[in-house]
Amino acid sequence: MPGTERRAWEVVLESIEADLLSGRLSPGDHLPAERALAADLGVGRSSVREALRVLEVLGLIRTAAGSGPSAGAIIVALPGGGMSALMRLQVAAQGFPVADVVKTRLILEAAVVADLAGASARPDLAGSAQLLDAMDSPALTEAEFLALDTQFHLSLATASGNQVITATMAGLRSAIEGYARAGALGLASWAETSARLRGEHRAILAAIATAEPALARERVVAHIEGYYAETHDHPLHA
Amino acid sequence: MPGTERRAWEVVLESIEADLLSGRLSPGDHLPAERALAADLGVGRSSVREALRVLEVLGLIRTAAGSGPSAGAIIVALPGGGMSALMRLQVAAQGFPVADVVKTRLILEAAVVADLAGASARPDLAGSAQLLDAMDSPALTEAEFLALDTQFHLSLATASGNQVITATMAGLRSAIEGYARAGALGLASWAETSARLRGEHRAILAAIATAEPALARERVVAHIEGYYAETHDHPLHA
DNA sequence: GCGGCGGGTGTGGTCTGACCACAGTACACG
DNA sequence: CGTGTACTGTGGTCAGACCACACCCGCCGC
Repeated sequence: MPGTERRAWEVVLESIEADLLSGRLSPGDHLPAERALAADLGVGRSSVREALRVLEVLGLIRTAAGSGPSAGAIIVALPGGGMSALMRLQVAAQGFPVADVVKTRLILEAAVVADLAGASARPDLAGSAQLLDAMDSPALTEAEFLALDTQFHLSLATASGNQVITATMAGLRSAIEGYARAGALGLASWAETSARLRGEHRAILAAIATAEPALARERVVAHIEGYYAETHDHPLHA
Repeated sequence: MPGTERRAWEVVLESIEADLLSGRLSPGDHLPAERALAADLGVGRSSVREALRVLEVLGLIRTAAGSGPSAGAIIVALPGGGMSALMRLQVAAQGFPVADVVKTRLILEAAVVADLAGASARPDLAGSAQLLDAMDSPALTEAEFLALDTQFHLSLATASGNQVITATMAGLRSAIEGYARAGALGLASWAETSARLRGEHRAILAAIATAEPALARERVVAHIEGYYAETHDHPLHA
């Protein structure tokens, strides 16, 4: 049977995936100890560790040394970290062009705000509004402002309640974090630009609050495309 | 300095990421041998292997034993596999609800077809059309049909030229592959459903070919929402 | 001189065993 | 009854060994 030759760590990974799919493992559960897992599966401990390392980076488990209920490898399923690592490294390795990352973010965020504005129930945007208040402080450095900016955009995704979009947006954002920082340094006037960004943020939130999906979408598109054009000196779309 | 306590494998990962960002490593390049890397960074070989395993699953490198130019760890930056693994496992671990995966796919694919239909240059859809021809064969099993279906939808993303969307769509698709298979088994009439799917695929491609973005988007939404409703017995949107 | 073949060499893949730091736990001692 | 200490089991790491593999080079036979 060709293709059966799996490497030892793949066997471990598949075993754990099968346990997840079958319900033998659920979020909050402990994985068996590394040594026990190795013995059960008939592989070496180092192979088990390679599989666990993958699961950890992917955000599926959290490991802790020591003893007691909080020690060991625990299923957590927090996708944000894994998505960020994946996208950050893919951008670094030139597998993901920055323009594609921005375009994807544009599509998702436009859909998110349109969805929020069009929702039958008014979404809870208190957290987003608080972030905007914090961004009004004149004492903020550029880095602090950008960090709050990231949190604001992410809070919109969170408000949509879509786990996949939230994680993906987090990944996209962290992938281009370095470029956003570098771009901010080359701006003619940071004070001017940041003031404009503040206003655009408020306008986006306002369009959501007044339930105007098309307007919210339009403002998000202008917001992201505008900032991209300003920091890259060439348009986003070919 | 708190937070400096990095685990050995993280040191390796950060070192490689830094090399990528600085341009010391580029796609196609070979990484140093595991033993050399371990010696350079002052860590054990097992720690190096854990980091390389992560990079491999994330789709950044390809490893091969033996000797010669094709052996060793090579930077490849193929995001599809990593995205698939991440999303598949997150769904398995219940971090990603299936409905969120489908919603995200809907958003991205709708944007893709609208973009293709609205592009100034007619996109190349020969590959997509060929897949539809192949799907017309009456000898196909359900699994074979679904496999071609996956390829068709993925070919649309590929035609858009956006690497991030292509990889994300591949991941989303593989994450719900199991559910699509299970859903197909519960259908009242597979022959009837597959015939409808064939027609909808043709209609989507036609709307792109005639440059009607709104129509293409509408048809994609109906296509995906329809199949979801048929296989899940409840609507996609709350 | 030429061609093939066989070992040399370096690669990843795996296992074993050992040690460490850590945290909770149980037990002995005051 | 309280307290503290040794014990136990966890992940984290390293060192060393062996294997299979694939290339490459040089030897040997023709």
